Amino acid sequence: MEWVLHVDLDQFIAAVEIARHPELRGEPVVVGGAGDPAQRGVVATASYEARAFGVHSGMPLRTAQRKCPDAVFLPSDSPAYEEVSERVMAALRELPVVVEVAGWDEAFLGAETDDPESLAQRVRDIVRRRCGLECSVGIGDNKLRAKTATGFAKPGGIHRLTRSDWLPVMAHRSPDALWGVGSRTVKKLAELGITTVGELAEADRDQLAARFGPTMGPFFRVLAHGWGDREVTATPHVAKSRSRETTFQRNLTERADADAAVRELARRVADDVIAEGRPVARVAVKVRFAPFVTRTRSTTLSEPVDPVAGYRAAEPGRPAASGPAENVQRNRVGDALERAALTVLGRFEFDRPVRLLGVRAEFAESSADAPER
DNA sequence: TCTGGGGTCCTAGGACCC
DNA sequence: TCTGGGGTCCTAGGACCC
Repeated sequence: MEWVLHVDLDQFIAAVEIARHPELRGEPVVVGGAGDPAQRGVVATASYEARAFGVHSGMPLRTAQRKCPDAVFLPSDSPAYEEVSERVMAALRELPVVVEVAGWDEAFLGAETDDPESLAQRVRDIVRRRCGLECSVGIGDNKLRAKTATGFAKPGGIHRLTRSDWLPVMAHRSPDALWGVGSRTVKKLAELGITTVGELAEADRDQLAARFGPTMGPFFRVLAHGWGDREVTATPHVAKSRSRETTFQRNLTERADADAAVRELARRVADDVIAEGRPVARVAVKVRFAPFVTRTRSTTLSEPVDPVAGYRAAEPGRPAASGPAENVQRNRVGDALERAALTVLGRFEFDRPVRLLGVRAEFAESSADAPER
């Protein structure tokens, strides 16, 4: 029989840090930002020891320190996590399964088996043996149920959730137990008198469509039933956009400082775009004003800027070169993104201090994923 | 709770064209 | 001068996830 397994690494980022600093095992460890609770930043991951003090992801580092003054604070080191993540995915691919990467620390596995629990145990064993990490495994008859099951498996366990036990297990829970329903939607649902997954499953389609739109409304009801996609694909994910953003340690008040920051962000995005080797069609700028009001403006380029135009020699997987031609290319893309970003920035009114600036490049739709005509 | 950084998808209004 | 309805593109914002 066809099963979907969802693998989720336990306290992934903290676990990677503990693996390379073994003396931290058993200590409350908090990873995030620059690793300095006196600076602006939030918790990326807290070890279970730190969670016992009420520290959780997304919490400001300052708050985390107040709740757990003895915690060890470490900076977030994404290249290190990416590398470990790739080793985990490689280990999973050794098993007789289709592996769909769903983030740094999670993956869906598609498998034909009569004993999914044994397979899940093999998953846990191989991840521990190859990478020294613990993980939890959810088993389901589709992705939503497998993903939800993982929540019941944590930490370090295995749990199965299927059509037959979905409603008994889920019906009494708040709708934000569903993957794709957050606090905003919970509030709006409550206004309609819907406060549980069970009530959402029985809700009127038209009423949901009227409140949430023709796609999202009915989709929430489908979620509540645990219905969903069961297709697991190994096709690599193709990014639709690349962005860079910074929260300043101290809010900017000078327009010239904002210009300089946006220039730098645009250059960094340009480097990412060159590495991607695909044409950019739109450029967006994000501004977060004090206290926390976020605005985005964007522009469609008169013509997409293509990093590989005139560089037909570029082959997929070819290491980045650094000769004169590459510098010309770097400048050309960087200049174009910088110009567009500054123009967009110029459309904002700067009447309040700025705490964050961001630049995003959106890739042109490739012919492969353009809608059928 | 003075709230990071990197993404994705959906909605809705206005412009513009036929 | 006023009146349609439909389709598509552009832009801004909302919501959610890891």
